Amino acid sequence: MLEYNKSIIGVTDGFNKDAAILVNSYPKVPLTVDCVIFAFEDNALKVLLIKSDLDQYKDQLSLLGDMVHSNEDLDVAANRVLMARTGMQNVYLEQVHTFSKIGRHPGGRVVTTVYASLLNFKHHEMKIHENELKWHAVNQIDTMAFDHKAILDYAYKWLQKRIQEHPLALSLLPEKFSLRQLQNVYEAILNTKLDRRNFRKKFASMGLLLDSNEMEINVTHRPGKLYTFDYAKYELSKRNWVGIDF
Amino acid sequence: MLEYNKSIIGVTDGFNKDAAILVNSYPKVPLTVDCVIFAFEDNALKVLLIKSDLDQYKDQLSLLGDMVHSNEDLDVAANRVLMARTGMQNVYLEQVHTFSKIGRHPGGRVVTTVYASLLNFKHHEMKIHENELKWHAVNQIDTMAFDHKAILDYAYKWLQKRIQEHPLALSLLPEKFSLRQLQNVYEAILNTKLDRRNFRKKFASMGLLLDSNEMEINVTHRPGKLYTFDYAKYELSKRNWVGIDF
DNA sequence: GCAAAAGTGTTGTCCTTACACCCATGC
DNA sequence: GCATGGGTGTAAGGACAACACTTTTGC
Repeated sequence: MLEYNKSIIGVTDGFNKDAAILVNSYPKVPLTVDCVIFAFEDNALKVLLIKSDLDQYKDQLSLLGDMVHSNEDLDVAANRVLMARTGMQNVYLEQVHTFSKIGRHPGGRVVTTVYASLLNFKHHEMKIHENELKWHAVNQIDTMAFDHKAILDYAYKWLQKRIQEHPLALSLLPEKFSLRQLQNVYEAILNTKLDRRNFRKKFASMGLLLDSNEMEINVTHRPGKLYTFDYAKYELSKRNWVGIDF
Repeated sequence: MLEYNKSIIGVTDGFNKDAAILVNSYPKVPLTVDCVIFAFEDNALKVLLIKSDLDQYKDQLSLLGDMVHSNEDLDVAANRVLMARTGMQNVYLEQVHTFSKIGRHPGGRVVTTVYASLLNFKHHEMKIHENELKWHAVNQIDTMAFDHKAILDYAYKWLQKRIQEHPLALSLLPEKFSLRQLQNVYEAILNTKLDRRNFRKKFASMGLLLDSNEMEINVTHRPGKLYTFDYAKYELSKRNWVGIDF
């Protein structure tokens, strides 16, 4: 029975009374998670925001967040927020940073752990239009409630870096995508123009794109090939990089 | 007066009663910080560990951590732990990740934010030998108390990545160092051998090393030049990197 | 046939890698 | 004088950047 509990609670040693007394002496703090939910639409990087429900921040934009429940893992809480707002599960989600500045919340001390999530806009049917839940172009947001603008800036920089090291961009696209769409994602996120031929060569040389044998349809120009990303091969080939560069 | 408070608490809008009522309804959780304090000695990467003070983990090694105080920023708490254990201030310190798995602590729910710290072994005189506070070679640690081995592994991988993108290695060395020392740091952390000539060329071409016009002394071989790192130039030249690579 | 984007190669430059010999010091 | 690591250059190969024309589709 003890063994059973151990595996349930995820630690190799069970509950301990002395430890509990110690932990009970610690100050306790309200925790939240905030999700920076990115998507890609109309060749622009968008983020899902809501109007703050605090009078103080009336009409100001806010990230999607919620309290962390009493016995809830932060990853679980972030997934719960995502599910509640988008109805989607199994979405790319990664912890970014924990913000704890005293005074960051007008209701007193609140520590928040921020997650970034990337999802495919087309897969997503917004559940409810409560509190004006809407997509906003990331680079057109000026002020937000709480410290959320600073958090968004942090998450955006995080994304710019991550997208160059990991195939995150694919999470923003449908399963089948054209090279143009892929390049548009990179250009939008990195806020730069890339050479089309070099971009295509780069991805071709990686050998991680699978030709789906389908083409774009209903486009007003020569249709491009659609590809899928070879996640299996990517997982196998993750390299152990050594290259000092700063 | 309100303006004064705003700047003190670090948010652009002051305390708010409705918000406080909301925050009071949130569950509260004990928070800790754990510091993974790295140093470099005898050509090996070391980490500062203590014997756990919980009976349950008697004789097992533990990271240096402490509760987070009621109105304390996490960064401040991490610096406090560092100061308490090493007597050092203004040491390189960076937040790595927040761990929250239910059951990670035998005393009940505890969320911990992990910081990595790099310090120069030679600058450091250990304050007290309480609870067998000691340096341990990172790659010779097998089991630890709590989930601390998993945390250490995470922090070590973080370090291996960061050291290639930022001049962190310099934080592990004295102000004046030889190229051999610098290479030893990289080799130890990346667990690899590097070509000496290419390594030196690489750093020479960065133009971030300043010749101190001093040489090694008391070495049993031809003494090498000692350099300092040009932090000012580095800060100016931080590049905006675009290079997709995964 | 025109607009709009797809598709495709080559060249020069730069960065990375591999590799071997002499030099200065302590003992 | 010998052991130990310091200091240095070159050549080949690979990656990246710059650049223009033809093709396919919708209208």
